[in-house]
Amino acid sequence: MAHQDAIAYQSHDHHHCIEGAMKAARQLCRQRGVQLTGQREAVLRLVWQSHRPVGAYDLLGQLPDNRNGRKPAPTTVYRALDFLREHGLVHRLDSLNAYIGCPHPGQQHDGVFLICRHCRHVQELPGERVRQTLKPLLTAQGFSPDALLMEIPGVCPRCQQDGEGA
Amino acid sequence: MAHQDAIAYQSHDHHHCIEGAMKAARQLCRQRGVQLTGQREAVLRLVWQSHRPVGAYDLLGQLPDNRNGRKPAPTTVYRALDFLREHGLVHRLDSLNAYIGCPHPGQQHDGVFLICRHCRHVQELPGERVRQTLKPLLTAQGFSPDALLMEIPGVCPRCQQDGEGA
DNA sequence: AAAGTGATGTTATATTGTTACATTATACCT
DNA sequence: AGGTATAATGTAACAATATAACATCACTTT
Ligand SMILES: [Zn+2]
Ligand SMILES: [Zn+2]
Ligand SMILES: [Zn+2]
Ligand SMILES: [Zn+2]
Repeated sequence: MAHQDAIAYQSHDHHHCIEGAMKAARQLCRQRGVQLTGQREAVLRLVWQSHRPVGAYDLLGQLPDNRNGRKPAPTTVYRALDFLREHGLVHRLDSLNAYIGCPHPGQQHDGVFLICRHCRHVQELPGERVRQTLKPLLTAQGFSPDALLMEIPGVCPRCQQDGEGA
Repeated sequence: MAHQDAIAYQSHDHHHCIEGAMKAARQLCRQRGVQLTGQREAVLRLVWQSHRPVGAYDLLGQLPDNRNGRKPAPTTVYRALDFLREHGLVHRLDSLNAYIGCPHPGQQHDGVFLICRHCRHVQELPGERVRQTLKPLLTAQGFSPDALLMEIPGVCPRCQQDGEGA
Protein backbone atom coordinates (compact mmCIF):
# COMPACT_ATOMS: atom_id res chain seq x y z
CA MET A 1 0.00 0.00 0.00
CA ALA A 2 1.32 3.38 -0.97
CA HIS A 3 2.23 6.01 1.56
CA GLN A 4 -0.56 8.38 0.65
CA ASP A 5 -3.20 5.69 0.89
CA ALA A 6 -2.24 4.88 4.42
CA ILE A 7 -1.87 8.12 6.27
CA ALA A 8 -3.12 10.95 4.15
CA TYR A 9 -5.57 11.92 6.86
CA GLN A 10 -2.79 12.22 9.41
CA SER A 11 -0.07 14.80 9.34
CA HIS A 12 2.64 13.32 7.19
CA ASP A 13 5.64 14.06 5.05
CA HIS A 14 3.78 15.36 2.08
CA HIS A 15 6.92 15.73 -0.01
CA HIS A 16 6.88 11.99 -0.01
CA CYS A 17 3.42 12.06 -1.62
CA ILE A 18 4.46 14.59 -4.22
CA GLU A 19 7.69 12.95 -5.22
CA GLY A 20 6.08 9.53 -5.23
CA ALA A 21 3.39 10.78 -7.58
CA MET A 22 5.90 12.45 -9.87
CA LYS A 23 8.05 9.37 -10.00
CA ALA A 24 5.09 7.13 -10.76
CA ALA A 25 4.04 9.54 -13.50
CA ARG A 26 7.46 9.58 -15.12
CA GLN A 27 7.60 5.82 -15.07
CA LEU A 28 4.10 5.42 -16.47
CA CYS A 29 4.75 7.86 -19.29
CA ARG A 30 8.01 6.16 -20.18
CA GLN A 31 6.25 2.81 -20.31
CA ARG A 32 3.55 4.17 -22.55
CA GLY A 33 5.87 6.09 -24.79
CA VAL A 34 4.21 9.43 -24.12
CA GLN A 35 5.81 12.66 -22.99
CA LEU A 36 5.54 14.09 -19.52
CA THR A 37 6.45 17.55 -20.71
CA GLY A 38 7.29 20.56 -18.59
CA GLN A 39 3.75 21.93 -18.59
CA ARG A 40 2.26 18.59 -17.77
CA GLU A 41 4.71 17.95 -14.99
CA ALA A 42 4.13 21.44 -13.61
CA VAL A 43 0.38 20.94 -13.56
CA LEU A 44 0.67 17.52 -11.97
CA ARG A 45 2.96 18.91 -9.30
CA LEU A 46 0.52 21.75 -8.58
CA VAL A 47 -2.36 19.29 -8.33
CA TRP A 48 -0.36 17.32 -5.82
CA GLN A 49 0.39 20.31 -3.59
CA SER A 50 -2.34 19.04 -1.28
CA HIS A 51 -4.89 16.31 -0.87
CA ARG A 52 -7.59 18.81 -1.65
CA PRO A 53 -9.18 19.36 -5.06
CA VAL A 54 -7.96 22.30 -7.13
CA GLY A 55 -9.83 24.26 -9.77
CA ALA A 56 -8.48 24.64 -13.28
CA TYR A 57 -8.21 28.41 -12.99
CA ASP A 58 -6.44 28.05 -9.66
CA LEU A 59 -3.86 25.91 -11.38
CA LEU A 60 -3.67 28.38 -14.21
CA GLY A 61 -2.96 31.21 -11.80
CA GLN A 62 -0.13 29.26 -10.23
CA LEU A 63 1.57 28.31 -13.47
CA PRO A 64 4.67 30.40 -14.18
CA ASP A 65 4.66 32.86 -17.05
CA ASN A 66 5.82 31.32 -20.29
CA ARG A 67 8.99 32.37 -22.07
CA ASN A 68 7.19 35.35 -23.58
CA GLY A 69 6.54 36.64 -20.09
CA ARG A 70 2.82 36.10 -20.41
CA LYS A 71 0.33 34.14 -18.37
CA PRO A 72 -0.67 30.91 -20.06
CA ALA A 73 -4.21 30.73 -21.46
CA PRO A 74 -6.90 28.40 -20.14
CA THR A 75 -6.30 25.96 -22.98
CA THR A 76 -2.88 25.29 -21.58
CA VAL A 77 -4.05 23.95 -18.28
CA TYR A 78 -7.01 22.12 -19.76
CA ARG A 79 -4.78 20.39 -22.26
CA ALA A 80 -2.44 19.29 -19.51
CA LEU A 81 -5.36 18.10 -17.40
CA ASP A 82 -6.80 16.21 -20.36
CA PHE A 83 -3.51 14.43 -20.83
CA LEU A 84 -3.13 13.62 -17.16
CA ARG A 85 -6.69 12.38 -16.93
CA GLU A 86 -6.33 10.30 -20.07
CA HIS A 87 -3.45 8.49 -18.44
CA GLY A 88 -5.19 8.14 -15.10
CA LEU A 89 -2.85 10.47 -13.24
CA VAL A 90 -5.53 12.94 -12.27
CA HIS A 91 -9.26 12.75 -11.62
CA ARG A 92 -11.92 15.34 -12.08
CA LEU A 93 -14.44 15.78 -9.28
CA ASP A 94 -17.65 16.71 -11.04
CA SER A 95 -19.40 17.86 -7.91
CA LEU A 96 -16.70 20.48 -7.35
CA ASN A 97 -15.49 21.35 -10.84
CA ALA A 98 -12.06 20.49 -9.56
CA TYR A 99 -9.18 18.13 -9.99
CA ILE A 100 -7.13 15.88 -7.78
CA GLY A 101 -4.14 13.59 -8.18
CA CYS A 102 -4.73 9.88 -8.36
CA PRO A 103 -2.83 7.99 -5.67
CA HIS A 104 -2.63 4.75 -7.67
CA PRO A 105 -2.42 5.71 -11.32
CA GLY A 106 -2.00 3.44 -14.27
CA GLN A 107 -4.80 0.96 -14.13
CA GLN A 108 -8.10 2.14 -15.48
CA HIS A 109 -10.36 2.27 -12.47
CA ASP A 110 -13.49 3.60 -10.88
CA GLY A 111 -13.60 6.95 -9.17
CA VAL A 112 -14.83 6.65 -5.62
CA PHE A 113 -14.10 9.67 -3.47
CA LEU A 114 -14.79 10.62 0.11
CA ILE A 115 -14.88 14.40 0.31
CA CYS A 116 -14.69 16.11 3.68
CA ARG A 117 -16.95 19.13 3.69
CA HIS A 118 -15.01 20.57 6.58
CA CYS A 119 -11.36 20.44 5.51
CA ARG A 120 -11.95 19.47 1.87
CA HIS A 121 -9.63 16.52 2.17
CA VAL A 122 -10.32 13.94 -0.52
CA GLN A 123 -9.71 10.25 -0.08
CA GLU A 124 -9.94 7.99 -3.10
CA LEU A 125 -11.10 4.46 -2.49
CA PRO A 126 -10.34 1.49 -4.69
CA GLY A 127 -13.57 0.81 -6.54
CA GLU A 128 -13.29 -2.95 -6.64
CA ARG A 129 -15.07 -3.71 -3.41
CA VAL A 130 -17.71 -1.08 -4.02
CA ARG A 131 -18.25 -2.51 -7.44
CA GLN A 132 -18.62 -6.00 -6.02
CA THR A 133 -21.15 -4.94 -3.43
CA LEU A 134 -23.11 -2.99 -6.00
CA LYS A 135 -23.07 -5.59 -8.73
CA PRO A 136 -26.25 -7.42 -7.63
CA LEU A 137 -28.18 -4.16 -7.49
CA LEU A 138 -27.04 -3.11 -10.93
CA THR A 139 -27.62 -6.41 -12.66
CA ALA A 140 -31.04 -6.57 -11.02
CA GLN A 141 -31.75 -3.39 -12.97
CA GLY A 142 -30.33 -4.93 -16.12
CA PHE A 143 -27.85 -2.08 -16.24
CA SER A 144 -24.33 -2.57 -17.52
CA PRO A 145 -22.07 0.00 -15.84
CA ASP A 146 -18.95 1.44 -17.48
CA ALA A 147 -17.21 2.74 -14.40
CA LEU A 148 -18.39 3.74 -10.99
CA LEU A 149 -18.47 7.41 -10.24
CA MET A 150 -19.10 8.31 -6.63
CA GLU A 151 -18.43 11.52 -4.78
CA ILE A 152 -19.51 11.18 -1.22
CA PRO A 153 -19.55 14.32 0.89
CA GLY A 154 -19.23 13.97 4.64
CA VAL A 155 -16.83 14.48 7.50
CA CYS A 156 -13.41 12.84 7.60
CA PRO A 157 -12.10 11.12 10.73
CA ARG A 158 -9.70 13.96 11.55
CA CYS A 159 -12.43 16.60 11.48
CA GLN A 160 -14.80 14.42 13.48
CA GLN A 161 -12.15 14.21 16.17
CA ASP A 162 -11.39 17.92 16.09
CA GLY A 163 -15.06 18.78 16.17
CA GLU A 164 -15.99 16.65 19.17
CA GLY A 165 -18.21 18.62 21.49
CA ALA A 166 -18.16 21.60 19.13
CA MET B 1 -44.15 1.53 -6.31
CA ALA B 2 -44.81 4.47 -8.57
CA HIS B 3 -45.51 4.09 -12.25
CA GLN B 4 -42.28 5.70 -13.41
CA ASP B 5 -40.18 3.53 -11.14
CA ALA B 6 -41.50 0.37 -12.70
CA ILE B 7 -41.48 0.81 -16.43
CA ALA B 8 -39.61 3.96 -17.31
CA TYR B 9 -37.27 1.96 -19.52
CA GLN B 10 -40.17 0.57 -21.52
CA SER B 11 -42.40 2.59 -23.74
CA HIS B 12 -45.09 3.90 -21.49
CA ASP B 13 -47.74 6.54 -21.05
CA HIS B 14 -45.46 9.36 -20.14
CA HIS B 15 -48.32 11.73 -19.43
CA HIS B 16 -48.87 9.53 -16.44
CA CYS B 17 -45.32 10.30 -15.23
CA ILE B 18 -45.73 14.01 -15.81
CA GLU B 19 -49.10 14.37 -14.15
CA GLY B 20 -48.04 12.14 -11.29
CA ALA B 21 -45.02 14.31 -10.67
CA MET B 22 -47.04 17.53 -10.84
CA LYS B 23 -49.64 16.19 -8.48
CA ALA B 24 -47.02 15.02 -6.00
CA ALA B 25 -45.37 18.43 -6.21
CA ARG B 26 -48.59 20.31 -5.55
CA GLN B 27 -49.35 18.11 -2.59
CA LEU B 28 -45.86 18.43 -1.15
CA CYS B 29 -45.88 22.21 -1.48
CA ARG B 30 -49.28 22.46 0.15
CA GLN B 31 -48.09 20.35 3.04
CA ARG B 32 -45.01 22.48 3.51
CA GLY B 33 -46.83 25.77 3.12
CA VAL B 34 -44.68 26.90 0.20
CA GLN B 35 -45.80 28.15 -3.17
CA LEU B 36 -45.60 26.13 -6.35
CA THR B 37 -45.82 29.22 -8.49
CA GLY B 38 -46.36 29.40 -12.22
CA GLN B 39 -42.67 29.61 -13.04
CA ARG B 40 -41.81 26.77 -10.73
CA GLU B 41 -44.55 24.58 -12.07
CA ALA B 42 -43.54 25.40 -15.64
CA VAL B 43 -39.92 24.45 -14.98
CA LEU B 44 -40.89 21.25 -13.22
CA ARG B 45 -43.14 20.31 -16.11
CA LEU B 46 -40.35 20.95 -18.59
CA VAL B 47 -37.93 18.88 -16.55
CA TRP B 48 -40.42 16.06 -16.64
CA GLN B 49 -40.87 16.12 -20.41
CA SER B 50 -38.59 13.08 -20.55
CA HIS B 51 -36.56 10.75 -18.41
CA ARG B 52 -33.42 12.36 -19.72
CA PRO B 53 -31.48 15.15 -18.02
CA VAL B 54 -32.04 18.70 -19.23
CA GLY B 55 -29.66 21.65 -19.07
CA ALA B 56 -30.64 24.89 -17.37
CA TYR B 57 -30.32 26.87 -20.58
CA ASP B 58 -32.39 24.30 -22.43
CA LEU B 59 -35.13 24.86 -19.91
CA LEU B 60 -34.69 28.58 -20.23
CA GLY B 61 -35.12 28.39 -23.98
CA GLN B 62 -38.36 26.48 -23.57
CA LEU B 63 -39.92 28.81 -21.03
CA PRO B 64 -42.58 31.09 -22.52
CA ASP B 65 -41.95 34.80 -22.78
CA ASN B 66 -43.06 36.69 -19.72
CA ARG B 67 -45.83 39.25 -19.73
CA ASN B 68 -43.47 41.88 -21.08
CA GLY B 69 -42.91 39.73 -24.15
CA ARG B 70 -39.30 39.06 -23.22
CA LYS B 71 -37.33 35.89 -22.68
CA PRO B 72 -36.74 35.22 -19.00
CA ALA B 73 -33.18 35.64 -17.72
CA PRO B 74 -31.02 32.79 -16.44
CA THR B 75 -31.75 33.76 -12.86
CA THR B 76 -35.35 32.83 -13.41
CA VAL B 77 -34.69 29.23 -14.22
CA TYR B 78 -31.96 28.88 -11.64
CA ARG B 79 -34.22 30.25 -8.95
CA ALA B 80 -36.92 27.79 -9.90
CA LEU B 81 -34.42 24.94 -9.96
CA ASP B 82 -33.06 25.98 -6.56
CA PHE B 83 -36.55 25.87 -5.12
CA LEU B 84 -37.35 22.53 -6.70
CA ARG B 85 -34.09 21.03 -5.54
CA GLU B 86 -34.51 22.41 -2.06
CA HIS B 87 -37.76 20.53 -1.81
CA GLY B 88 -36.39 17.37 -3.37
CA LEU B 89 -38.47 17.62 -6.54
CA VAL B 90 -35.52 17.83 -8.87
CA HIS B 91 -31.93 16.59 -8.80
CA ARG B 92 -28.85 18.01 -10.39
CA LEU B 93 -26.55 15.60 -12.20
CA ASP B 94 -23.10 17.01 -11.65
CA SER B 95 -21.44 14.89 -14.28
CA LEU B 96 -23.73 16.39 -16.93
CA ASN B 97 -24.48 19.89 -15.63
CA ALA B 98 -28.10 18.93 -16.00
CA TYR B 99 -31.28 18.40 -14.07
CA ILE B 100 -33.83 15.66 -13.77
CA GLY B 101 -37.10 15.15 -11.97
CA CYS B 102 -37.11 13.06 -8.82
CA PRO B 103 -39.53 10.13 -9.06
CA HIS B 104 -40.07 9.88 -5.32
CA PRO B 105 -39.83 13.39 -3.94
CA GLY B 106 -40.35 14.52 -0.41
CA GLN B 107 -38.01 12.52 1.74
CA GLN B 108 -34.45 13.78 1.82
CA HIS B 109 -32.49 11.05 0.14
CA ASP B 110 -29.35 10.00 -1.63
CA GLY B 111 -28.85 10.54 -5.30
CA VAL B 112 -27.98 7.32 -7.07
CA PHE B 113 -28.37 7.47 -10.82
CA LEU B 114 -27.85 5.04 -13.66
CA ILE B 115 -27.16 7.05 -16.79
CA CYS B 116 -27.34 5.38 -20.19
CA ARG B 117 -24.61 6.75 -22.39
CA HIS B 118 -26.52 5.60 -25.44
CA CYS B 119 -30.04 6.99 -25.01
CA ARG B 120 -29.30 9.24 -21.99
CA HIS B 121 -32.11 7.67 -20.01
CA VAL B 122 -31.62 8.21 -16.29
CA GLN B 123 -32.87 5.83 -13.66
CA GLU B 124 -32.76 6.90 -10.05
CA LEU B 125 -32.28 4.16 -7.48
CA PRO B 126 -33.33 4.36 -3.87
CA GLY B 127 -30.11 4.92 -1.96
CA GLU B 128 -31.02 2.88 1.09
CA ARG B 129 -29.70 -0.45 -0.09
CA VAL B 130 -26.61 1.10 -1.61
CA ARG B 131 -26.01 2.93 1.62
CA GLN B 132 -26.36 -0.28 3.59
CA THR B 133 -23.93 -2.18 1.42
CA LEU B 134 -21.44 0.67 1.54
CA LYS B 135 -21.69 1.36 5.25
CA PRO B 136 -18.98 -1.10 6.33
CA LEU B 137 -16.54 0.33 3.81
CA LEU B 138 -17.20 3.88 4.92
CA THR B 139 -17.04 3.26 8.64
CA ALA B 140 -13.83 1.28 8.09
CA GLN B 141 -12.46 4.57 6.76
CA GLY B 142 -13.84 6.41 9.76
CA PHE B 143 -15.78 8.57 7.35
CA SER B 144 -19.20 9.91 8.19
CA PRO B 145 -21.15 10.43 4.95
CA ASP B 146 -23.82 13.08 4.51
CA ALA B 147 -25.57 11.66 1.48
CA LEU B 148 -24.53 9.33 -1.26
CA LEU B 149 -23.89 10.84 -4.63
CA MET B 150 -23.42 8.37 -7.44
CA GLU B 151 -23.70 8.88 -11.17
CA ILE B 152 -23.00 5.64 -12.92
CA PRO B 153 -22.64 5.76 -16.68
CA GLY B 154 -23.33 2.62 -18.64
CA VAL B 155 -25.84 1.03 -20.97
CA CYS B 156 -29.47 0.59 -20.04
CA PRO B 157 -31.32 -2.71 -20.60
CA ARG B 158 -33.26 -1.34 -23.55
CA CYS B 159 -30.14 -0.20 -25.39
CA GLN B 160 -28.35 -3.46 -24.65
CA GLN B 161 -31.21 -5.28 -26.30
CA ASP B 162 -31.33 -2.96 -29.29
CA GLY B 163 -27.60 -3.13 -29.73
CA GLU B 164 -27.29 -6.92 -29.76
CA GLY B 165 -25.03 -8.04 -32.58
CA ALA B 166 -24.37 -4.43 -33.59
C1' DA C 1 -52.62 53.32 3.99
C1' DA C 2 -48.16 51.37 5.76
C1' DA C 3 -45.11 47.84 6.33
C1' DG C 4 -43.43 43.23 5.67
C1' DT C 5 -42.67 39.14 3.01
C1' DG C 6 -41.95 36.26 -0.89
C1' DA C 7 -41.56 36.10 -5.79
C1' DT C 8 -40.02 38.02 -10.08
C1' DG C 9 -37.64 41.28 -13.34
C1' DT C 10 -33.40 43.38 -14.98
C1' DT C 11 -28.69 44.02 -15.71
C1' DA C 12 -24.29 42.90 -15.21
C1' DT C 13 -20.72 39.77 -14.18
C1' DA C 14 -18.25 35.51 -12.63
C1' DT C 15 -16.70 30.90 -13.43
C1' DT C 16 -15.69 27.04 -16.12
C1' DG C 17 -14.55 25.15 -20.43
C1' DT C 18 -14.00 24.90 -25.79
C1' DT C 19 -12.81 25.96 -30.82
C1' DA C 20 -9.92 27.28 -34.43
C1' DC C 21 -5.85 28.28 -36.25
C1' DA C 22 -0.85 29.59 -36.10
C1' DT C 23 3.64 28.39 -34.42
C1' DT C 24 7.22 25.70 -32.32
C1' DA C 25 9.34 21.55 -30.66
C1' DT C 26 10.36 16.68 -31.09
C1' DA C 27 10.83 12.29 -33.29
C1' DC C 28 12.01 9.69 -37.21
C1' DC C 29 13.77 8.52 -41.44
C1' DT C 30 17.21 9.15 -45.57
C1' DA D 1 22.67 17.19 -41.52
C1' DG D 2 18.39 17.79 -43.94
C1' DG D 3 13.47 16.80 -44.68
C1' DT D 4 9.18 15.27 -43.14
C1' DA D 5 5.69 13.85 -40.03
C1' DT D 6 3.71 14.22 -35.55
C1' DA D 7 3.11 16.10 -31.03
C1' DA D 8 2.91 20.00 -28.19
C1' DT D 9 2.20 24.81 -27.31
C1' DG D 10 0.71 29.70 -28.19
C1' DT D 11 -2.96 32.90 -29.07
C1' DA D 12 -7.38 34.81 -29.55
C1' DA D 13 -11.92 34.53 -29.49
C1' DC D 14 -15.93 32.52 -27.70
C1' DA D 15 -19.44 29.21 -25.51
C1' DA D 16 -21.75 27.30 -21.63
C1' DT D 17 -22.96 27.39 -16.98
C1' DA D 18 -24.00 30.02 -12.94
C1' DT D 19 -24.30 34.01 -9.61
C1' DA D 20 -24.71 38.87 -7.62
C1' DA D 21 -26.94 43.09 -6.82
C1' DC D 22 -30.65 45.79 -6.81
C1' DA D 23 -35.33 47.24 -8.40
C1' DT D 24 -40.15 46.05 -8.79
C1' DC D 25 -44.42 43.67 -8.04
C1' DA D 26 -48.02 40.95 -5.49
C1' DC D 27 -49.98 39.63 -1.57
C1' DT D 28 -50.74 39.66 3.40
C1' DT D 29 -50.90 41.65 7.85
C1' DT D 30 -51.36 45.38 10.72
ZN1 LIG E 1 0.31 13.81 1.41
ZN1 LIG F 1 -7.59 7.05 -9.01
ZN1 LIG G 1 -34.63 11.57 -5.99
ZN1 LIG H 1 -30.33 3.47 -23.13
